[in-house]
Amino acid sequence: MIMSGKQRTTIRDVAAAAGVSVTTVSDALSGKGRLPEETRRKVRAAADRLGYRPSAIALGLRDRGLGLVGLCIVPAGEAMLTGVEYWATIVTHASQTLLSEGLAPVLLPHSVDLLSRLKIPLDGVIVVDPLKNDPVLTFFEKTKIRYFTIGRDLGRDNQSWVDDDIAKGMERLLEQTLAPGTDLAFVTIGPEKSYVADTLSGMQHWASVNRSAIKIHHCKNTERRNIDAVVGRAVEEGAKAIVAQHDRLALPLLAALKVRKLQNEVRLLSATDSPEFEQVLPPVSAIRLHPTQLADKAARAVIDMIRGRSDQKKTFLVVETVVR
Amino acid sequence: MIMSGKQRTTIRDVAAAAGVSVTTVSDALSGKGRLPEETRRKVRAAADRLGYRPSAIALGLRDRGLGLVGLCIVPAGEAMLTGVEYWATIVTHASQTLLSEGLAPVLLPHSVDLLSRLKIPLDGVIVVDPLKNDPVLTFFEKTKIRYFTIGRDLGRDNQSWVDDDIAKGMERLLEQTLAPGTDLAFVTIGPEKSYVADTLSGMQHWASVNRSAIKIHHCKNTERRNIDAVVGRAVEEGAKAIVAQHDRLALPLLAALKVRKLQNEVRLLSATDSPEFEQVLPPVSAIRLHPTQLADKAARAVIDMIRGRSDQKKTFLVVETVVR
DNA sequence: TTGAAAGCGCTAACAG
DNA sequence: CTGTTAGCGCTTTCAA
Repeated sequence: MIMSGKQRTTIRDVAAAAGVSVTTVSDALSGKGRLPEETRRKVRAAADRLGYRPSAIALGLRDRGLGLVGLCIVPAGEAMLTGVEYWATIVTHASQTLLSEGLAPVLLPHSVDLLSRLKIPLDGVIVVDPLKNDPVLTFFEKTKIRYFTIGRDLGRDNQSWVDDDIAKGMERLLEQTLAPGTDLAFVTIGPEKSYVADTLSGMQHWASVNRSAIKIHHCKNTERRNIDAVVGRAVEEGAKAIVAQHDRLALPLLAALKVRKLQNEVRLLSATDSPEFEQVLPPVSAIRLHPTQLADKAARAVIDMIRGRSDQKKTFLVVETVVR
Repeated sequence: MIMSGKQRTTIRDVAAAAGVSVTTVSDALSGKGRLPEETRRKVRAAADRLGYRPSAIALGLRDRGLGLVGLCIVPAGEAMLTGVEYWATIVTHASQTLLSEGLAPVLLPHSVDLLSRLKIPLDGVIVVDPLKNDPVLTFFEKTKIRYFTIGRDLGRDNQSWVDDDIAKGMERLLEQTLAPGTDLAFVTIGPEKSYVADTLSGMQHWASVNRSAIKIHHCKNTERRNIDAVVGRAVEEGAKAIVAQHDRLALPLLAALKVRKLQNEVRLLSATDSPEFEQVLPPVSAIRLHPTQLADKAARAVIDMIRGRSDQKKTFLVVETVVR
């Protein structure tokens, strides 16, 4: 399948050139055995001359693993979660942590089809924001590839994950911004992921304590018409506060409220923060997520798995609220 | 080094379970030999039962390659080039193209040190925006890993690359926006990369035809003080137009001009475009880059290299100017 | 039709 | 101190 023209120089070539055995070459180069400096130099010279590099694949075959860790970001449909920034941050930081431990991050598609065509010896995988009963996780189970998720698969038990504690965060955010009894509208978008359920569960908890009602609105996309219709219905139903699933949804919602001159009447909150919330009027309060820490913890967790310390863990990160 | 607890099921296990030889298993599963359907079924059943997966590493050892392609983004210091967006776009699109061809993208650090600690059998690498005499490219040459660059290493010949034709684009942008004889200031930042030289060369060409002068200003960072000082000097020296290396630099420069109420006196241009240029007053004209196409072309080029069609190529993409 | 064995490149155990 | 060999998991001749 792969056609590399020239043969690579093997350890045998070096051995022949240096007039020693392959073992000696191996030892000399890796500094293992106690060879006389003389021999070592001779071997090194030969290796240099021939431009010898040990074959990573051969090493991998012996060691049962090359140190490859998959990074699988589950796309959030059109809505792109909280924007490229969140995604890029996770990839960047997970990669850095992996790299610093000598492991290499491999970008994976979120598609069982593409995945099964890939013949890559993965030592572990980080899956970001899995779906409920995510088929990709099933695939990894079948192929016996250990995985760790950022966010949870709601339909699955016995997984290891790290996640922002959005439910708690949302509850706190509501406490800090709304009067008891305020009726809520929750506007969501995209497939069912854990952060959606968490946002809602936080809202429900607050609502039950404070005797408020909640209506759920599901958006197909962020087109103006659509958004406006949702706001219309929410207002009609008596909502005095709207909670947006994430910032990409919050901005259009706010715009729609402004069109109706309701921006001070109906309070807008967002489950994820954005720098733009600072600029906008009225400013939007939100929860601050921790992509950097999530990525780092996830990376360390897969490293532990690979290294054999595979205690299953579920970790919630405490999130801050940003009240504006 | 890697300690995976349980032994994987090998082709031998399947052979034993099915009561045949390993050859038969191999043939049966790959559909190669002409075995009786009976045998084939028996083998398949055994393989399924045991959850057998051929070892990607063993295959790689035979085939001399696993289909791994490195993605090496050269960080642009503090300035982050044209923002995360550009980077993310290139990574995303290059990855998609590679994955659709059955190759896997590996995220690489731009550090010879980290790189040499990584024992990964790369079949090829894409390097984005290499430095002049980039040591990472030297590393790949030494380790005999074929590379292809987006942007050029100014100190190196005989490379293969694809690049936006920024020089031409800049020349055109100046033609479209400035009167002949307008004196220019070029504000740059970060290490010497090809797009810096290109921007300047485009400016020089236009300036020589139009009898304008050019002064070059090098910024350490984008702190307000610094930016303001540069603008001060540029204005003092009589510049009637300022060209920013990229959009992240343009915005602060514009702010500094506004502070001096010179935004209509001195024209600001940018070598890379940004959606924010639309919102700002006066609107900023710029060149529109093509990260998507660059990524795609680069990916196809390394694929060709890997597959053996290794004609060396240097491709300039025509860029559009966005005059506002 | 099926199987034994060589070979991909390397290291570690074991002899000499 | 140095060399031979087995084995990592697979496919592909080549024999039977």
